Amino acid sequence: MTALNERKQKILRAVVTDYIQTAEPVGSRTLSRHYQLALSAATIRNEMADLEELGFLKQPHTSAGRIPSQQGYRFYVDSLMDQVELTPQEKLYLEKFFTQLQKIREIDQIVQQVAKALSVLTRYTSLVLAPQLKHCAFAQMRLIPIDEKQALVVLFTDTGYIRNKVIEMPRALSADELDRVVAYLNEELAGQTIAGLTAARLRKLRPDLYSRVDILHSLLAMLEECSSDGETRIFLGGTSNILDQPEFKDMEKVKHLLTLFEEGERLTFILETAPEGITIRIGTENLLAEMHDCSLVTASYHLHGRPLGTIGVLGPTRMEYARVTTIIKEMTERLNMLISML
Amino acid sequence: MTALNERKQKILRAVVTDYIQTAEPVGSRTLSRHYQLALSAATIRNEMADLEELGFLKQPHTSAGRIPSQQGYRFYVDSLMDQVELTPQEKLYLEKFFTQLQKIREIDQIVQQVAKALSVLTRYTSLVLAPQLKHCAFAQMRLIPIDEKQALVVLFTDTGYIRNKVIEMPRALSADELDRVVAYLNEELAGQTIAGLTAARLRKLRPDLYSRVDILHSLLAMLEECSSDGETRIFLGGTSNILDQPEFKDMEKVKHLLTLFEEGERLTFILETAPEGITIRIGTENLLAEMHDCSLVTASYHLHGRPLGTIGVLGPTRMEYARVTTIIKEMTERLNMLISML
DNA sequence: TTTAGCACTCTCGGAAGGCGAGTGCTAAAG
DNA sequence: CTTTAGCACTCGCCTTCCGAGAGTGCTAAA
Repeated sequence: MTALNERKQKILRAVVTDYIQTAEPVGSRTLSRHYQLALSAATIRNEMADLEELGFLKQPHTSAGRIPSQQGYRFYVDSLMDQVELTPQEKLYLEKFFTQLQKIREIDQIVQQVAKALSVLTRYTSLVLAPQLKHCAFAQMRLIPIDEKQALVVLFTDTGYIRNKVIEMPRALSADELDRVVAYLNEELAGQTIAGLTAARLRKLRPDLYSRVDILHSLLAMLEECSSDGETRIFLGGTSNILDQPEFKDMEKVKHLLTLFEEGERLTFILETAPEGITIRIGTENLLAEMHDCSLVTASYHLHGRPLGTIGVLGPTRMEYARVTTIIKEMTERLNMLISML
Repeated sequence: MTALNERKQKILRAVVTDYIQTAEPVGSRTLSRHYQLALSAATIRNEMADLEELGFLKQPHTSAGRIPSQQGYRFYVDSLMDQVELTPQEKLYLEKFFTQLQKIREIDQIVQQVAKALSVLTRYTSLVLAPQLKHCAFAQMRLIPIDEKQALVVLFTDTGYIRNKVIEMPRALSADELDRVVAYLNEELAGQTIAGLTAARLRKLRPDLYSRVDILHSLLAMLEECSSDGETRIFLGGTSNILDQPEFKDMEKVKHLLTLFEEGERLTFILETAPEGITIRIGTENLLAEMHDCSLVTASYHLHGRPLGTIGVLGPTRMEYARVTTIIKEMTERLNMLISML
């Protein structure tokens, strides 16, 4: 595409950097003074006019400074952004945080804490998708009779998730019978992903277990329920942080975002559709209209090389991309480590 | 205390009613026109001056209309407020809502849905405290060995709560031994509230179970952990609704509230300390400074006559108390019913 | 005791005008 | 040909300044 000569790139980088810090349109004067460009304001003005024509910058109104356009941010993120290091304070915070976290065994709680830490560190809003049951693989189930009519099914996944449901038992069954049914299912289903546990199962299982088909039905229904579980598996942190951003002094925008924050499914969708690894979505690159002047940085976390979920940071398009990226990278790395230790 | 004559009461009621609707200071003119007081503006003016002196009304500034003071709201709520009925739409909504809800078995999910419905109906923010483990009574526990070193403990409460935790087993124990320990604990602890399961236990149990004291330790530690479980057992609904209130056009206030909303423990505290039955806390009657210009209407919901948790609605002091109270009453009633059917 | 009339107060909204930051253009310098 | 200095111009923002409108308190009459 359009190749920017080195000088234009330097100027663009300076504009983006400055605007990210100040949130104010940046003028040629400011650039020539505060950045080592060795150019006069006039020259910079000309270059900026070019950059605007090329679509990397824009003016809020005539005779104001320039601010980066979406395309400008994109170029910055792709080509101009330097890597930053964690500050000593951030390192310290992370260190302490993960030390604390080791005590917690439940993945959902861990992930919730991660959301919080992420928002504290970045000072933006964080979104964290907990591991989804349906993407995990079936490991085994156990059945605990409660009384004549009900039993508790405990489901274990390969990722260490444990989930229980009460099911109704259509009729009293002996412990032996139950054990056999469960053992059979455990054998048949081991390794299958939860999402795959649907109608396809029924066909296979009927033939040789006719007498127990009713209890099987209950169990399969329960599994299917798990596979389509609409539970909110998303955690937010620092939602109030968006109010610190000058771009959200407009109540309407805030309202739209806050409303979005209450819609678990749509948020989940956003994080689910993020590809593996680190992704940065800027402005209208986000699918949801409410996020059209936001940017979202996401990364997936893994167990045994398989993606479990996603963590993300949401801020204005004028986001400190470099800093956020570094923090997210570090966070996923440590989270992966933590999870792999069970 | 100060007895208000009937006329003053009528006027106060009119002021509160009008201000609740319009959010604008109400003047003598408006009152004489829109309310059947059969009094001239001048007379009303005099009475309003009295009411102000008595502390029930206040003026935002000289020569503006009057608005209710906190004391004014308090008097209104205690003595002046008429009962309102649910609108047909509200009834319909509730009907549908609870029909849907019957399908859900897990109390936490139910309660989360209630929070949502409550915010939709009231158009304020809702807070709902889920049943707290520690207030429930121990019913029984089951232990499922996972491998040599770990076992899953499943805890049942009398309220139908089911909670599981993985514990480390200090050494391999035979199934028989485990069964006996668990059976023993089940007998000893049945009916005790989870909150009571602390150090007091240890004394009783040591003597006759010396050989298994290590596994006992693990189990007791696990129970104790449950009793002090800091998990977020609170659900919010309609947080973005506060932005619709003109009193929250000030970003600072909103920010304080949103930040508070992220602090589960403090919110939990607020709801925990609410007495049984319906309570209305106005302005500074709320313990948290962030809520000093909010009002909170709460009610507790029950199972078998025992309070399980609390539901609440948070809005500006200029809240539609009558409407909210009716909705909350109806909601708790139906929720009680739903829960009692398991 | 109630009411009409009146002068007074205070907020809010819009208009006017000055300030400052920044631009684009032109012409000179390198 | 590129860079730079100078300059006129534009435009948003802030302050100030009314005028309108709503509402009050007081006084005097019904």
